[in-house]
Amino acid sequence: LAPDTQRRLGRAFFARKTAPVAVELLGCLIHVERNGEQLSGRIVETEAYLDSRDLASHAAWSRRGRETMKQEPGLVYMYRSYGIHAMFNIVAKEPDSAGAVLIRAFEPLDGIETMLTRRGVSDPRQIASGPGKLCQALGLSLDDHLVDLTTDQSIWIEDGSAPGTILNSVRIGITKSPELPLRFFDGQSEHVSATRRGIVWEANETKSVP
DNA sequence: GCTGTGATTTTCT
DNA sequence: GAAAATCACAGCT
Repeated sequence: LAPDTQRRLGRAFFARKTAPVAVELLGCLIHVERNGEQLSGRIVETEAYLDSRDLASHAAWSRRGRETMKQEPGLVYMYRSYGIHAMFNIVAKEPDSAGAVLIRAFEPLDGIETMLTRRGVSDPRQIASGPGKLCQALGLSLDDHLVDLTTDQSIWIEDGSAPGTILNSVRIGITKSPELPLRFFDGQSEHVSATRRGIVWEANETKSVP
């Protein structure tokens, strides 16, 4: 009905190093409320994209990405992937730096029927186990580019309890800087994105974060 | 269960 | 003109 001002994540949460923000977003709740529909989910998978030294980051090779990822922490960075899928990212970085967190998967909570219909599936694990699926389920599009998650009335993030087991691995679907372990996910969740061709799934307990 | 392929469009060189 | 932070489905085993 409205953002919970006590639990809503504010500017300070996102104004830190990108990787710790990606880790701490695990377990938090993403809310989208539009057209009287209430949609929410518990974030279970994220990836960090750093400044121009991270060659997989749009900050390194895309003008639009670089300019967006230098903006105010907490703003939304949307882009289209492979000509088809929308991707939902949150600007997260220290001052005078660049960075964003890609939200890759969530466990559906509110609005499951609506999201199943939008996705054209019957298994809840198919609702948001991947960044493109997630945007389709929530109805997010490039029109949401630059929305401020700390003030917007239709999209926001609320604090939640951290998963019992947090694992990390290399990031999925990239070719440059592939060795960095900047993907983080809930080791207990059924809702993380599935393994597919050629992807190395060396999962390690996250002890320290770059 | 796994692997290969095509879809489709924005952005940059 | 190519590449891209993906997905679904066909066809095989």
